[in-house]
Amino acid sequence: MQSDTEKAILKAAQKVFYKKGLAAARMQEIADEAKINKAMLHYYFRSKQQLFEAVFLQAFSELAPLLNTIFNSEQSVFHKIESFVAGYISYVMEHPYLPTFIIQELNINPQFGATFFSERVIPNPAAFEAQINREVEQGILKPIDPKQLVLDLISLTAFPFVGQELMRGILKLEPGAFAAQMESRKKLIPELLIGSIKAS
Amino acid sequence: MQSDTEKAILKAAQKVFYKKGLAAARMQEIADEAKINKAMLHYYFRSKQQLFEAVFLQAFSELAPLLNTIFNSEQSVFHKIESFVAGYISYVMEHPYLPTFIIQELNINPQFGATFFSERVIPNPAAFEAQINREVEQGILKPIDPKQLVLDLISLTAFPFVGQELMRGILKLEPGAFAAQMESRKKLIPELLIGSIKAS
DNA sequence: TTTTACATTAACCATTTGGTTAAATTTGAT
DNA sequence: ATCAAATTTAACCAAATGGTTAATGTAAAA
Repeated sequence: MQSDTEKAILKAAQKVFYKKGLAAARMQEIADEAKINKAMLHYYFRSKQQLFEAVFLQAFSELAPLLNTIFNSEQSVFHKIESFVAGYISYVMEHPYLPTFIIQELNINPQFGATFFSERVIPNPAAFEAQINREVEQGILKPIDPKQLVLDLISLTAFPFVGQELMRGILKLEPGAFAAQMESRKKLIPELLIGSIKAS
Repeated sequence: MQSDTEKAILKAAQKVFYKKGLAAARMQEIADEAKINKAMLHYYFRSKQQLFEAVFLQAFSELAPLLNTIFNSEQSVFHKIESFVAGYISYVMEHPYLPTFIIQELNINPQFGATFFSERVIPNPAAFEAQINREVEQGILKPIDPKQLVLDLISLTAFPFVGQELMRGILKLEPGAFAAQMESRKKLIPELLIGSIKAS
């Protein structure tokens, strides 16, 4: 069971790490945000690195259920695409720093990422790939590479958030207009993908 | 004209900033990488921030021509899609840290990004949007939102690199297999996009 | 050859940063 | 109420970090 202090620390650490990343985050800022003494951070989590890993693990735990919309459910492929896109966009609009944080820290420290993926149970694409192959044989889908479909799906859905600052700069979109575009994508992305893989 | 030392500094700074980002990069490491005294960094660039901005500007200058494949050229929309995808993937496979670096730093410091975009001439989507509308009227394209097409195009092409560590972890791809998938995408992405916007 | 401007170095500095410690306070069991 | 364990605080510390300075070297102009 977690004490209130521990929860407050995690919440504060999450806020600071999400916004600034591991390297730029300051223990003092996290302590201030949690309204506690800096020594408490070390009392509960020993080091900055361990506090960071707790936050990262929690962030990944929030992402996993979204991915499991694709990988662990009994829906048809078409339905999976629709519910993943809508679910992901809705969730991330409420938690805009989440995917960026995960991708960012994995990039800066690939070694940490490798250890992380090897030591934990993460969403497994095997069942989804089998499902694709099955639906191809059933004549529902054109013959496609399942991994490429997953890449397309996550790219179209996640990238606009991760690259938001760049895309807003290039497309000259205000934050409100950007949100509206993302709302439209809940329909556009499934149309695009389903149209391209549906057997004719 | 740039002195050799200045060039060596920029090259070293690029290497370190690309890999670690602004916050985690160390001036001493850049100096070592450039095989010069740390004081020289300040002699030529005054501060870490200014050195970083020089590197960022240079990085953006490398990205801009790729974007101009879409925004500033006389090709048809279909041709633009094909040449952007192929050009971007080829270039980024040789410079894997480039897009990640830009997106990362824009996210961590949106204020810097806002200033950057407002003060410089960046690729302008207006002409491309006009072209789309023209080809829609000519009956070449279905009616589409040009901004959504740009989002699709850049998402499908750039995200796999930016999210490489995450996607390799999820899809269980070794670096070699990942590169092969990206090579395939030079054909798959244009097929997907052109198929979805071509007037039937 | 002297001078002048630029380039380079080594040593140094103030501040920040993650982390520790020892004492004080609170909590809960006996 | 007493005692022991867990929690919290304030003060402190060593190392690292970005940045400065003063002296030295160097090349070309005068």
